[in-house]
Amino acid sequence: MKLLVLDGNSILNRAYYGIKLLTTKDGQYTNGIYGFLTTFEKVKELIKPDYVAIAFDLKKPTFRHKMYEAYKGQRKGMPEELAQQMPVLKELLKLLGYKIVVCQGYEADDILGTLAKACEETGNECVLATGDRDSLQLVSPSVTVRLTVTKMGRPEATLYDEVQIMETYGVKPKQLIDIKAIQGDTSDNIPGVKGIGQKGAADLIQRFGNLDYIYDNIDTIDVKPGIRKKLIEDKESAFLSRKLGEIYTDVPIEKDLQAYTPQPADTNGAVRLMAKLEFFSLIEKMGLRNDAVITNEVTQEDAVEKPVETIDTKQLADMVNKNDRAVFIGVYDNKEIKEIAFDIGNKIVLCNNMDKKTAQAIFENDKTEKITHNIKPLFAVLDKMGVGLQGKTFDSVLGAYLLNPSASGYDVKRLSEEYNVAATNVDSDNQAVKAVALMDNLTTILKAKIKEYNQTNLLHNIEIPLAQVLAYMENTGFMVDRQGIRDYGEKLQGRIVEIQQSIYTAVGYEFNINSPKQLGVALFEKLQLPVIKKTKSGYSTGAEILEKLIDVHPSIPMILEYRKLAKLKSTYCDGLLKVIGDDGRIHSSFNQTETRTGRISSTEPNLQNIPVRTDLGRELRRFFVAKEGCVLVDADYSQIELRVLAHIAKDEVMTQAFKDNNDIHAITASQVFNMPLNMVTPIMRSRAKAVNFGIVYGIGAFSLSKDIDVTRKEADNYIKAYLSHYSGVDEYMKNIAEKAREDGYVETMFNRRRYLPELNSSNHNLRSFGERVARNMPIQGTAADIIKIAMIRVSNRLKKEQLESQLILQVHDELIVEAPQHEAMRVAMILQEEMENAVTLDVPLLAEASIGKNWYDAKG
DNA sequence: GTGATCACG
DNA sequence: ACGTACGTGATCACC
Repeated sequence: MKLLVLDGNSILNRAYYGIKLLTTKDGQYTNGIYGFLTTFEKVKELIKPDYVAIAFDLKKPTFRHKMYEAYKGQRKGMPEELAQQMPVLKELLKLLGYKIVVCQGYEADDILGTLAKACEETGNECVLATGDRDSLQLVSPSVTVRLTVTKMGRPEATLYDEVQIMETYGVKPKQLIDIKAIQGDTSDNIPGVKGIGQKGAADLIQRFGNLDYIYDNIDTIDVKPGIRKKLIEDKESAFLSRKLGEIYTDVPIEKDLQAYTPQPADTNGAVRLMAKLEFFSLIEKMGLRNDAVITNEVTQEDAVEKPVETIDTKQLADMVNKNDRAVFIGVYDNKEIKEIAFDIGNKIVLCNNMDKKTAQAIFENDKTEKITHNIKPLFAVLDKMGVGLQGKTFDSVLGAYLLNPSASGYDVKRLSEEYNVAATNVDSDNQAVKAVALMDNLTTILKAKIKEYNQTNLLHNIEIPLAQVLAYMENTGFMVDRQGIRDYGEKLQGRIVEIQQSIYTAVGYEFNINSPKQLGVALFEKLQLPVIKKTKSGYSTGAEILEKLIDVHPSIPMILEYRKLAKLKSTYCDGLLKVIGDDGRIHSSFNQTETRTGRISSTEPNLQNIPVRTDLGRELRRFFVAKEGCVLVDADYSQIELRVLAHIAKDEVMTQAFKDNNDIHAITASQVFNMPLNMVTPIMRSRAKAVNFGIVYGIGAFSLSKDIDVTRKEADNYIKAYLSHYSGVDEYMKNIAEKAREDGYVETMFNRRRYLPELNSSNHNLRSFGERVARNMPIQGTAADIIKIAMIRVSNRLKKEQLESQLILQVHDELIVEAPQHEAMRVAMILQEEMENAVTLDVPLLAEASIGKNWYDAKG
């Protein structure tokens, strides 16, 4: 039989330091627990044990350990972020049915030693899982060690048996104790022999076998005189070190392996706890999920069995419309509702390939509330089918996003666990059926929370209507000039090849310029350029670093240009050509639940980062065109974030500046540099502009100084001057982090929330990050709220005025409409009006529109 | 799959 | 003492 013994403290410790700090939205740290569980799973899978024991240290020295502790010294206390994970881990392991072994006064590795010995004596096999190499001394024919590390978030468990130890250390396991006795171990306060390190100690034991032999023959053994002298001087220390380094194997604990038989898990409890820890993928991986049954207290009594039937679409509309709510989850493809499951109360019904007539009967019925999970694709497919959507709506994805925008996903199962939803049992393997069975209870809870957080308006008047606008934008797409991009790409390619050759000549050999590693070798080893900054994996070769070296070697400016061109070619030319649809248009996806601030994001392709800052890059925008007979109308907000800041911070000086419609950066310059407006130079203005941006991001003097290339002291003065003139901003920045710490979250004008567990971290960097986010999110988030409102208003207005113009893109503070030529002026006016009047702030909002045949020409 | 780099607001 | 502005996504090299 096979016993697995885990060194709980050591594995938890390794896991904690091997995985970046993770927290739940309530601020509970979870990275150590997570890493422990993945390591545990990995080891279990590798060795398939019959018995499992999990050992933990138990502090408080007893009589026997007084001397021991005195020498071992005070272990560095574990950080609070790790310590608080310990009891939770133990609780979870118990729920999973495993036996935890502790013994007062002994460390976990003593328990490992004791159980290893017990196995040897009874002829059983024993595997020790630990992150600590000390335990290697316990290896024997029947005892092996799995050395666990957590590398880049992934668990590894390397096998160490007698052969492996001989290969690695050149000695038998027991001899490792003697090596350590000489070598010592500062982290364990084992003194060893001063002046002899790992190599020397290993050499001595490899040649002479053990400590006793060495000292019995200290005068005759073949060693250098210096070594002999050191050995003689620290003889006492060496023997004491051996005692300290030898793992104790007689701890008074249960030695009958039967006691370590894994018990059936308390699945309910374990899943509930893991859901609280937000370990949704692990629940799945560990096989704790039993179909649609979400296990919690209420479930067992409340679980209802619902029959499932696949029905003819003709009856479906009647069945659905009988209720006041249509609860459904659909699978949509190109132009049709491929599959859709409705929970109609007493049963779940499944419908394939719904026809238009049925869709109209169900979705255009304004008497029923439409409750679904992820409404955007529904809007998209209904748009394509020519079917409307009437009546109240609710979307559990959007709802859950508003409750916590930092979550990593919003699938139904996960949400049901997180919000402890009572389950409904269904006998089906169909994903839509299983999911829809949870929706009724889930949405009840989500709705209550949204109301509690005052997010009802945000959900129903912003996010859900926006989902429809986004669906239309995706369906419409952005027309591009395919041949134009191809030609442009070829021009770039020609230039790339030229520069590439010049770089090879300048450097002296050929290499892959795209590889930061190879480039680093070329610049900092071959050419011996000064190393300014290093990254984890080598030399830093970012543009910022290369700029500093621009005069040092002729290859540098070429490399910078090469990078620019290569980026344009691969990401934009090649990348965009790949995603042009059959209709000659690019249909990007707009994700509404991705960002933690409330902005939308764009993927496949990302149309929100098309080049504009350089002349060459900006040329690309000429290939984003309007279709025949149309033009593009492009409107953008002027300094929306600063205006939002003036409003939120109630800063009178800044508010007045905007009311007077002044150049805010120039005004800021005159404030910061304390001189009349007409004396402000362009340099002063641009510095003031950087300060304005910095303030929005939560600024530090160091970063500002780097950004505008002044000394830290000067930058600090700018900030001080800024805050003394904009005292409302000063006040706001001071208060918001404090308030966030108390509440645990920050929010926008429209009650969009973001939780900030970082604010309670003992890690200075992490805490500072939390403070910057606390200052930035309400500003960036409110601006995002505002443009979302504007998008809905613009879309409604275009529809109401029966214009053919279509909104096709949003880039955070910019909207683009494709408009028939004759509608262009009207649309420009609508854009400006709706954007400026989206909300009423203490400051005016300003939006400017312009018209052009392509994006390049249409942008101011 | 992750890190480095660089494109945007 | 220590690291250094907020929010994204795509591509490439490399393990």
